[in-house]
Amino acid sequence: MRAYDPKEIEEKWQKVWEDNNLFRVEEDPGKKKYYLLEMFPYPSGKIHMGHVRNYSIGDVIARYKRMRGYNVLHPMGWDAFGMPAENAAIQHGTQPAVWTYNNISYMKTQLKRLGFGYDWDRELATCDVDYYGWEQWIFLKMYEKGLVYRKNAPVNYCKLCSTVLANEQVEDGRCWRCGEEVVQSELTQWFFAITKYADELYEYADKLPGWPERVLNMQKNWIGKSYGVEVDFPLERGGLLTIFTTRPDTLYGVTFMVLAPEHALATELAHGTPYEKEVHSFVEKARSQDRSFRLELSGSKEGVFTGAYAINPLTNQRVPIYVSNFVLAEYGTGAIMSVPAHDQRDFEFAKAYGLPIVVTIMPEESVLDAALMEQAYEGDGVMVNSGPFNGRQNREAIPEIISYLEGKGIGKGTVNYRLRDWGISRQRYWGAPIPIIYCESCGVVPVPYEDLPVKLPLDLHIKLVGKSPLSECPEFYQVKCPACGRDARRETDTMDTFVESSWYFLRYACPGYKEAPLDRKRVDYWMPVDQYIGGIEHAVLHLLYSRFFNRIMNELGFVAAREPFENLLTQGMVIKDGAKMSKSKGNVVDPDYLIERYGADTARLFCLFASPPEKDLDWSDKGVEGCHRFLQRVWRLIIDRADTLRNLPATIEGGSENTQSEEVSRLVYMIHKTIKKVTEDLERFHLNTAIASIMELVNAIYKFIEAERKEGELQLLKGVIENLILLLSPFCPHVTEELWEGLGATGRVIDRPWPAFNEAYIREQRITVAIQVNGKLRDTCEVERDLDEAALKQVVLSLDKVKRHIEDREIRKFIVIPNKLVNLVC
RNA sequence: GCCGAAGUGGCGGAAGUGGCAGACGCGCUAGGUUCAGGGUCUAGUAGGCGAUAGCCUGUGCGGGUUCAAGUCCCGCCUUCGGCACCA
Repeated sequence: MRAYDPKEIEEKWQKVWEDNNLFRVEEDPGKKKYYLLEMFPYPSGKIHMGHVRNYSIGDVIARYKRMRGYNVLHPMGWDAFGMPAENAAIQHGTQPAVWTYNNISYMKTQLKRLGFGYDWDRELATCDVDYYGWEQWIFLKMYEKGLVYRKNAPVNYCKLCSTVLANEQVEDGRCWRCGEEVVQSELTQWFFAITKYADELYEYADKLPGWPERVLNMQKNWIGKSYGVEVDFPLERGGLLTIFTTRPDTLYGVTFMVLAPEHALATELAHGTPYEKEVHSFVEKARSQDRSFRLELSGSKEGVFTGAYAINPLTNQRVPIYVSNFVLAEYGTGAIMSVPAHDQRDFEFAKAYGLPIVVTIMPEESVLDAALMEQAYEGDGVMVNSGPFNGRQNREAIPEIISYLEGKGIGKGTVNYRLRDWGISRQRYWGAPIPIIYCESCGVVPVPYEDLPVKLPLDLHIKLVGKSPLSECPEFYQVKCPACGRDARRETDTMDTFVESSWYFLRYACPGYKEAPLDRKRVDYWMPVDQYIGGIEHAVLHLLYSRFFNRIMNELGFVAAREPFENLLTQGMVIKDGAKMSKSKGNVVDPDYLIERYGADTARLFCLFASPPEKDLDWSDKGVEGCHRFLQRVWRLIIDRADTLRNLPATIEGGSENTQSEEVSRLVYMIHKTIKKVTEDLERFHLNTAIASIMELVNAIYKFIEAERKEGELQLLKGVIENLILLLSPFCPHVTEELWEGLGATGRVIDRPWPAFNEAYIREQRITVAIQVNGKLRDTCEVERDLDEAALKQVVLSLDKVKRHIEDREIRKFIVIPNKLVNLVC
């Protein structure tokens, strides 16, 4: 018999799909749409196993939805700007563009060889002028709306990448890409005002039921919303010091105040006091320390007295003002009130500098004595030493304290966020140029829309160290000011590549559109994305930026949806030998090798079967072989009897009760049950168990054909096999097409509707009921479905094992879970 | 410290609402086919006791609710992820 030759049949069917443009879609208001998206890859050279997994999951869903009659948009493109292209250009003496487009072309053939069904007519690469030109257009619109601004600010700088990084791109004080330690530095940079959306992004996190909770939690953590109050403390020598606190219930316990070294008042307050010099040198020292250094100092809280005092507006007590490195300039107001009795940091500072401690909250079960405390009490309790609030539960009193402060005009309920604006300037070459011109007389001048796009020069000598390559390219930066016509200088920084990935999913809806970045009508047909699939590593970065960007595009009138992604699936990593599969670990398995040796269908099947999509996948060469063996088994099952079955009619309907054998009804039951199970599993992404149940079906079919079968039974066999092929087809699209053809079935699998099941065949007439005595399983017994309780009781009590376990005790309870289980309590 | 997820055979993993724990696959054992290897087919495979029938124990640990708990509740432990001097 003909052997299974994946190579031959995979090439054959890929060509058929391509020649017939089977995955090309158009907007069709008469059809239900389904927008399925997987995170697009960076064209690093070759696809890796993580891609195979990600795109296999997506392809199964796309093909399944297609069979269910949806108009499925399943696009693919390239996140093509970024550092590696510059590194490669230096290493290989080539151009980033050449390197990138070569990689794209190779990786595209790899994706095709895996049989993924994309609408390649919508393909885009973010380094295409057509794409980043429109991004510059969006930048200008955002500039007009005040959503982009330039400021001098402390930034994260990676020396290895020679560029600034966003806060989101710093992981544990290191560069997210190269792992180099990030240093603090002061630079004038462009920022996107994502903080304007902090509250909405935070609140909507609870309105995304289709997202994994863990991702939403990470985003909420990152945004870091906290409710509190801003309180004005009058300064002894005039003026106010405003602080932010989430614990107004501890206001009566304030014994000192602390300013961040960067706070404007820090040196001002010390001016003219004996402490002036000391404060000055302290501030200078703190400013020169970068963030990672300050982090290492956590614990050692250093500070100096400013010589100034503030007045606690509730107690009228005079409290000293300090400057210390433990207060962050960028959070709240950059100044805090200190309550050492009820805040551990304040407590440590107070102990170190001999400052008083005043208890204002008494725990339920003990009595606090300020003199004996070894740490702050941060829990709840009853308020003491707190004027009109004495005796109140601190938590309950907070809202009243806030109103009290507001009533007296000394405070205001406020919300604070941890989220900072998104710094997007990168001192790199391979990115979208920021469309801005600096003119000595006109200042910052946006590039006029008609001058877009600002194209990247392609023939450039790239260096990694020193200044950005564009800043050393006069042909690029020497321009005339669009406003006054005099000599001016073009911005030479490029945009963070995360800007490109923040709106690519919108552009897929209307690729090549010439009038604007997006065509509202087409975008509204497809958006929002029904299902997004990608790695958990983007939980905060890309996914938060995209939510922000989609809002901007919504406000610019390009899309009706406020949130871009309806449902999100974050797939786990691919692990081998206990570590993430990666080049640096040397534990990679090359997809090309897998395809060559086992074929794409096996590679796909293993990635989907070995674990549920959202969990990490433990790579196993043996497991791959197991999957290959399964496909061989399916192949033999069908090809070996294709001649016999070819001209027979096919059915999966059972015959009449009395004429059909038990084996026939068993097989009818199995096929209907499997269709149901696979359908339900696909709907909830339990792809591994869907495959498991298909395997069970195959085992059942083998069992069925152990005996010689009559013609009527062969019709059933054919029907079952046809449905088996349909069920398996989203997972293994090539081999199933080939088998379908071999069986002489109608049309192509891909164009067939998804199989339907009949619930009546899944209801078995005879049921195996589990019998428990006092909650322990003692026997099972087969009975008629829906047997009434009295009859059931009679059957059960007649069982030997049951009798033995009951002995002569009286039956106190007889619990029946219909058609499932019986529990006798005695 | 705060927020979250997860702990089930030798391994990957099953068990939508509490109802026969270990589906499916890998591995292993025995046997058939074969000169042999590979392949393939059949049977077995949570642990312990037992010749069999069978009995006992078992889902990280300790309690609890329930006729019945991997699943629910309380208290721990471990691992992983996010945030972290955020006031």
